[in-house]
Amino acid sequence: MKIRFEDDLDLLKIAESGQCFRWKRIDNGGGPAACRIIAGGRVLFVMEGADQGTFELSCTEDEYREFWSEYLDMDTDYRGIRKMALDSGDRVLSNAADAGKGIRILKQDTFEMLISFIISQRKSIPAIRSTIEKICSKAGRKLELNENEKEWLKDRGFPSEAGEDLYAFPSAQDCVRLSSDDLASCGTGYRAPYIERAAEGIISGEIDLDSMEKLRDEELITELMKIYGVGKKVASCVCLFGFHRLDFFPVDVWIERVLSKYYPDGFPFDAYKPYNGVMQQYLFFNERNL
DNA sequence: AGGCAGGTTCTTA
DNA sequence: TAAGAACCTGCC
Repeated sequence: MKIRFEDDLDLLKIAESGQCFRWKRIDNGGGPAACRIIAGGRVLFVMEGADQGTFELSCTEDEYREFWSEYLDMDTDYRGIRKMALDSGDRVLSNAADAGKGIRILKQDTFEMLISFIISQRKSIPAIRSTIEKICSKAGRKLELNENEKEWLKDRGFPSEAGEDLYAFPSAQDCVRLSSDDLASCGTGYRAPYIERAAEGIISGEIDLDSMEKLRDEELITELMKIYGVGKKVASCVCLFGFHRLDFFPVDVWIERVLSKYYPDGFPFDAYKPYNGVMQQYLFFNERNL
């Protein structure tokens, strides 16, 4: 299907924004930007259309309405949020918002975010991706493209490998089936027990991510930080990218750098409520692309 | 070749 | 309560 979308949506920036680890750029030999996305046990191919503000998607309109529209957070006005930054009078933030135009905060699965950001600690982004892919291929359900999707790739000149050997992110049940050796072979290192215990907690019901939806922001992060291996940074990421609480502002080494360089007296969170998390994404993206 | 990476826990005062 | 060490492993 094809969509026209006037609000901010830049595939490559989202893929590089650090919020998702299973977006992959696909290449048909110098054509427009395109990505393969694996989420919610599904696969989506998206390509920028020939006309500005249009996109070609490999899914049907039903699938778009059912899942992808919400996943991509299509109902939130990022142009308006970005305008807050541009109008703030803060040169650093408005520059960052300009550079980060097109970034959206995806509505991703909470368990996937929990495990992904547990893995992320003290790892480079390529290493995070690699570990996650290994876990998915070891424990996740294999995903097969249907004929329409294969045709979609072929018609646009993408290699068929783009749709091969794809695996869903594993469920908690899938994860506990992995032995410690399996986990170690994925490169999880000292995080392996964190992953095991998180998955076990989900299964036993001791950790109930679904019921956490109703908690207020402060209660939510407090609950998440009770999970072994989950500190403030990881918990903030789960809140922002999994629970879609747009006011969370995860502080990692990059943001730490931004804060000490440009905001020695503190970042003015009050000015951007309830969208501080979006500002964090702009600042993070900009700092990394220096 | 060896340091360092999108942190967190554990130990020690 | 706070500061510092230890932690797996792969990527540059």
